[in-house]
Amino acid sequence: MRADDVIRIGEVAERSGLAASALRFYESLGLIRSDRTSGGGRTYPRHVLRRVALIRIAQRLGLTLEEIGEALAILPADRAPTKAEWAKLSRSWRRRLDDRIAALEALRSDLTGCIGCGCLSLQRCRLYNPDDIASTRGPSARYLLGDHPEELVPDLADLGDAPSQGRR
Amino acid sequence: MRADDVIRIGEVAERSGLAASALRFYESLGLIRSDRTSGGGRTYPRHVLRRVALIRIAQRLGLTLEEIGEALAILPADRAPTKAEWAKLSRSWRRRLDDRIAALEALRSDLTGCIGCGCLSLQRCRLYNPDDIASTRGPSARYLLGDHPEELVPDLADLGDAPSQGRR
DNA sequence: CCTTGACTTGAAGTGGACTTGAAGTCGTAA
DNA sequence: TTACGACTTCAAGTCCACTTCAAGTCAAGG
Repeated sequence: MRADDVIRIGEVAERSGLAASALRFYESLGLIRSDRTSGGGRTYPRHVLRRVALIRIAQRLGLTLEEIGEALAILPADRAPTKAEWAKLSRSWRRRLDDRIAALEALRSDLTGCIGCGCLSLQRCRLYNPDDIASTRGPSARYLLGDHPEELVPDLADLGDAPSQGRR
Repeated sequence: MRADDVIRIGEVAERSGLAASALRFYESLGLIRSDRTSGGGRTYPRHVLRRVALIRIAQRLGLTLEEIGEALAILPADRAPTKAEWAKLSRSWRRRLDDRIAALEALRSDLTGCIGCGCLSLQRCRLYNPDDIASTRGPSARYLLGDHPEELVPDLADLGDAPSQGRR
């Protein structure tokens, strides 16, 4: 292996756009691996850049670093993935992305409906979503900033300003 | 104002799906307001539920609570918004949502391309994105979990496993 | 030899969004 | 009267993804 097949943390940082501290942090989590120079400096095979890019993409999908670690575990750390490996990973990410986009599109359509219908107090939205959504979920549903698909946010509907007469 | 026009924190929590502690926290940030009973208990006008729903929606758009506070500042805390008020807010959120969806769709199309082209080492992706993206951004770009539009994530391209011969 | 720059480590700090805990208050019901 | 449940406050804790800091090491250049 030639020496210039290998890059140091500074170059990885520069080329990936991540801080060196972040790379060390990722390494501490096992997301990436390094070899060392005689002096203890980290060296990375060039393709760590791909792995880092995958991490960044996965973050945009809303995965936590822990989940990313699990996902990347199916990819070899030391060489380019096979077509099958990559296809498996990318398809599962693709599905995740589809879900996320669909969720946002649903939100957009709700929002658009509420702009369009001009229901100032949002009362008319009851038309779209007549059921009481409360009590269908527990408290303290911890959620991350990125939308999680399982996250249930009550719709605009049934938040009537009218005193709840149709109590059930 | 009749007593049953007003709800207590427990009911708001139950109906909104948020923990009471979260509601108190929001109040401490000025996102919602409460009146008090003689005994010091919080009471909310029923339409606080709408406001809380708006907060949740805004979070799904990726806004921080601080940004949400600014956005909600244009809405009256104590009554239903006028059509103009609501339209202004919802249109700006709609734009934000459009951006977010567009960003995710761009990501999806990149990902789809990379699944489709079968470029195991991702080398061929260079075709799509031939320029070196490194050095165009500084380090330590703090970003939040939700994708920020200004966030530049280097594409899969140019992360070649090939030693960088076309150096520039 | 000395400096410089790139790197090392481990520990502590940051920011956002809450939650948890401890100790106390209020109103009703037995 | 006492107990209970729903609430109060304030401080501290938690989680995630990092960053910052202090103190040290190493190789190359002048």
